[in-house]
Amino acid sequence: MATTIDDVARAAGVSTSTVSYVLSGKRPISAPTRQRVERAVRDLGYRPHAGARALASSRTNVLALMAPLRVDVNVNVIMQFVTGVVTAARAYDHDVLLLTADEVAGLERVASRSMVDALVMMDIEADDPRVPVLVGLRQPAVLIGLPRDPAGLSCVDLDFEAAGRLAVRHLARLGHRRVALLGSPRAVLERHTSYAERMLRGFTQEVADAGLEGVFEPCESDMAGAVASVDRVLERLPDVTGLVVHNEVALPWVVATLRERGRRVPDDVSVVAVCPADVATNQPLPLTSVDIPAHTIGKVAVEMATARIEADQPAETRLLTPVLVERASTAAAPG
Amino acid sequence: MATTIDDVARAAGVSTSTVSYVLSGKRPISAPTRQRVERAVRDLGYRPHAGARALASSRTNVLALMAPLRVDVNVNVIMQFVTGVVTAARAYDHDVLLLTADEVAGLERVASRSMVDALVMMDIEADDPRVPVLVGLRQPAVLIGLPRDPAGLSCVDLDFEAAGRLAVRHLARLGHRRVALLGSPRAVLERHTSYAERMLRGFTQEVADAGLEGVFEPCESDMAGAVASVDRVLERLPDVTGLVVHNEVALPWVVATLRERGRRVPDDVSVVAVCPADVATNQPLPLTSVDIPAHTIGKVAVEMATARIEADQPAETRLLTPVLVERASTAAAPG
DNA sequence: GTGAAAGCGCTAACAG
DNA sequence: CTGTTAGCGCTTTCAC
Repeated sequence: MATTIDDVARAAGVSTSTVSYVLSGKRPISAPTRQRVERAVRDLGYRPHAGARALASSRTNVLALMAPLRVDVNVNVIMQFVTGVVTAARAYDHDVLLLTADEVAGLERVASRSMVDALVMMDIEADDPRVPVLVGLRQPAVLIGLPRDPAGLSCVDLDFEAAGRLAVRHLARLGHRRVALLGSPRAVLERHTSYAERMLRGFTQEVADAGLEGVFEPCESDMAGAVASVDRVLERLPDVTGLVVHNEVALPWVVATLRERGRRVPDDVSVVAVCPADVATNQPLPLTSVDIPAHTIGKVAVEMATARIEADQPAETRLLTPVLVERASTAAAPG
Repeated sequence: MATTIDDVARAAGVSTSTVSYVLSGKRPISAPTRQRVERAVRDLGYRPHAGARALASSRTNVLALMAPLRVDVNVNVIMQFVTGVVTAARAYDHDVLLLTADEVAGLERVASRSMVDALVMMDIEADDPRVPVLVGLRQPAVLIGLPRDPAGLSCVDLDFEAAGRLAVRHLARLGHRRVALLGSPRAVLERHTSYAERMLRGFTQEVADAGLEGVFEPCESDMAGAVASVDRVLERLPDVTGLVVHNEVALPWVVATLRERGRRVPDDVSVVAVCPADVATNQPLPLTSVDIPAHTIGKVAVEMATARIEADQPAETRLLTPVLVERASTAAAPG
């Protein structure tokens, strides 16, 4: 145990630098030497010391991921982002250091101690306090979400504004004239969380453009909240026929409540969910939905991050085009 | 930027070792020197380089956490474990490197490259393939869960066997004679996941000891699965009056299905949930429950891990005593 | 195509 | 109580 690069060099009868170059591939090595080295590496079970490598090369091969492990946000979706990031990171030969959202100082710490090569940030708010911190760091950062001012950082997210428009347009095409958006919990909105605001903007714009009547209600992520929000919608817009739901946790309760209030889905009310595809298909009634490709977004975030580690590329913002899949919860407007 | 310990030493007019010792507190420093150093550290915004420190001290101040980010396991509970671990880790001045369960090679990697000081492992199976790997490493490891043979590793978990007994005993005291356990999904059982098996064992034992009639049904983590399992129970034991549910996701559907089948809760059927307290209280009907203290378990795991980093203490197994809290879902047996 | 050697930034003897 | 210095294990010039 504790074999070093020198042990390998000795065993292979070469110099340490040759071993290093065989491992990194940063300069041509003759086939025979390469093989002797590779053999020695295998025989000795050699593993380079991460700290030593980081010290000498200023590369850690570690990414920081700041995830909101609060309970009020949707845990399922978060998890999908996280697995997307971790999986992609491994594909780029990186590990992931997990930071929780309540620890803004953690960013400063892991960055300035050179613990990571880049940072990926989830759950971005419009005026996120982490953004100014991030721009001050030497490591590249990628935001999953879209702040009001990216300030030169890379961003990636689903185009929620387009998603809102897409959902409304689908309902409009089916002849619906009175529609509602059931959105994120109040707390999320009050933080001005980017995706919630963009979703609302898209919804509102398309409602106006299509000349529809539309209302918006926040929705808490539990049964009571879902029931209350549905009732408020029915109160404000009694003859509503189209519902866009952007709240994965409330989804089952929303549909159940509609039924309890005597509205059949999709006969009386059509429902478009905005959520990961598997959530939409796992409901008792498969829901027409605009997919949130959490896994893909996580992967893209890692790709953008690693790309900026290597080369000093400029930052960019990538908004993924939303896709709507029709399932059993939408139909032509009644009457 | 990129200030080193030598910069600090120069600025404070002391030697590098003095700076190092001020920072680590590993030897007494006079008040005046300490203050000069601390001032210089603050003025220069000095942050020790993690790699250099790891290289020189063989300490990374990083913990590896292997979490099952699969979808079939309960995401909410996982999240609570993870936050428990991360929060506790910070309290012990450690960061957390996140590994996913499908990456057994990751253990070997982060350990042999000296990327972490210790490893914490979740979702342990009876004959977990990671256990033999773990014993071969130089770093201490803590299992959250209980394999058939801990092989000298530290373990911590809720005492699920006692939890199963406790739930049954509670029902027995209320006069229930026919009880059922709705457990984990089939896939979890087939992996021989430790907690599921221990829960079943405790349930079965207490049913026998108390002379009750009892049946067990696995339960998938979705609505259809919950409905099916409830129906199977009602078929096998038509006059069942007590139900123990160890599946957080299915919980709401189970209660709803009971109602739909004409069984009032708790008038006709009493329900004891085994889940985190907040899950039990957030149901439409607050459920009597045996708490799964995920946050605490995560914290204890970190404490055990860090304790074994410092001193070469022997391994130990800690099983937390379950606590049952009565809420609105249990009552005296009918008739 | 390969080697020798100078660091990377820090810790921990050892020496006062 | 403080300073000097020898590494920790690797990468990367520079030299051949």
